[in-house]
Amino acid sequence: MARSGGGVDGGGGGLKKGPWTQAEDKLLVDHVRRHGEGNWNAVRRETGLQRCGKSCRLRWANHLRPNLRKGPFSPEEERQILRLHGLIGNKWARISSYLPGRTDNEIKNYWNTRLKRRQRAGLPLYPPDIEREIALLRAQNINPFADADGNGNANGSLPPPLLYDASNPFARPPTVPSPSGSATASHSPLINQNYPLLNQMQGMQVFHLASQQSPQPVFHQDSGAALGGHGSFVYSGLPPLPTRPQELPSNQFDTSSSGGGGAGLLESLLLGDDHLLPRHNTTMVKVSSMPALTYREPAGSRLPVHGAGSDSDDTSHYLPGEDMHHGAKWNFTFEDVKPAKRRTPSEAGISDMFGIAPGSEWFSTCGGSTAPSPGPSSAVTDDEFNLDMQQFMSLLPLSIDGHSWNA
DNA sequence: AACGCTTACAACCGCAGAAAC
DNA sequence: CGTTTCTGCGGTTGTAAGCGT
Repeated sequence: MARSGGGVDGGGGGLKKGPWTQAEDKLLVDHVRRHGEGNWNAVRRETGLQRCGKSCRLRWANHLRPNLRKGPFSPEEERQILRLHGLIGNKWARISSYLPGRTDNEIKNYWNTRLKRRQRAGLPLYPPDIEREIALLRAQNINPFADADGNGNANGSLPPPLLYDASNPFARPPTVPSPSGSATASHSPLINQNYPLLNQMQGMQVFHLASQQSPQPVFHQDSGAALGGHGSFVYSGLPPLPTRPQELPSNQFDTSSSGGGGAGLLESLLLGDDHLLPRHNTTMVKVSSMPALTYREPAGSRLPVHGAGSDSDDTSHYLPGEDMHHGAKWNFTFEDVKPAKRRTPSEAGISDMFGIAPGSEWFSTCGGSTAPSPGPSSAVTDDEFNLDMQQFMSLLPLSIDGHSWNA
């Protein structure tokens, strides 16, 4: 909301701060219609919008771009967040790339609120079954198949396992030699502050790793279906943890529903019953300009009001138009940009999901919307990360053994 | 109704890396 | 090759709204 009352910033060269008005949104959307994403600093020059490029980008990414999914997180999404956060920590952009239509900011806010609440209550951050999942995967990531170079695959066609990635919260502890050039120094308490689950698991001897004994199967049997329906526990493979992605290009758009070439086995693995997990397509194509925005005013022609400082000025419509660049059509609407402030608590759904008794307050707030996203978010990662992460996510169970875990 | 607390959310900031010059 | 600009990310903050008392 408004941070400074929406006034003109004195120190920013006349740049405005605070909540965006409808007129500003319109200017920005119109600019993106014409020129596509990127070059955000040009927005100010070309539209007269008194906002810095950074602010424009943020506004677009978090509120104006198409296919944003607003509203409460579905139970599936919340579970995804938990899993992904347990795996990669506060990598909101990465996490959001696996929650189509969700922004990193949204997820970050969700997590921080939840974190604050649980910390205040002295509760652990993750449900135990999520912890077990992560523990198992982490244990598996001590890769018995790793070669001398520490790579989990011999052919070298795949990226090195994240086991040695500095960003990997589940990387091998420092006692295990890591390959040259890796950032073993990252295994520091400081780093682990970002990975609360990892901290919880420190010193946790979950599996008898030395003997490579298969761990207690904590995965639901159904998880095997994600591996092409073989219906067995997942423990033999080493699910590739995400590699560090490259910087995420801002102007990438999902242009097809296919996974793109090169997915091969991974794609086939993903074609199991894991359809419940919203995914991005693995092929993202950078475009130089945006498809046409087809602007629809919501019923009642009420544009969202962002904060108290919102104007009630220009509410003119964008007419549906042809893309001057690509001839594509692009539905665009302001509706649902502003969700209900309060989410209706729906602990039943999430409790079922985790097998947690109602009242265990894992999710104090969660909406009931499980409707599929209208489309992929523009937030993407590189293909490798996508593929690896999708494969990994596909290995995770969609259902968890019921148990009582009262927080 | 008023008040205080909590939650959800928008938006800003600083930093870092990539790209452009 | 150094500098500047652009972009993206994660952290943080301010505020409106919901809720309980």
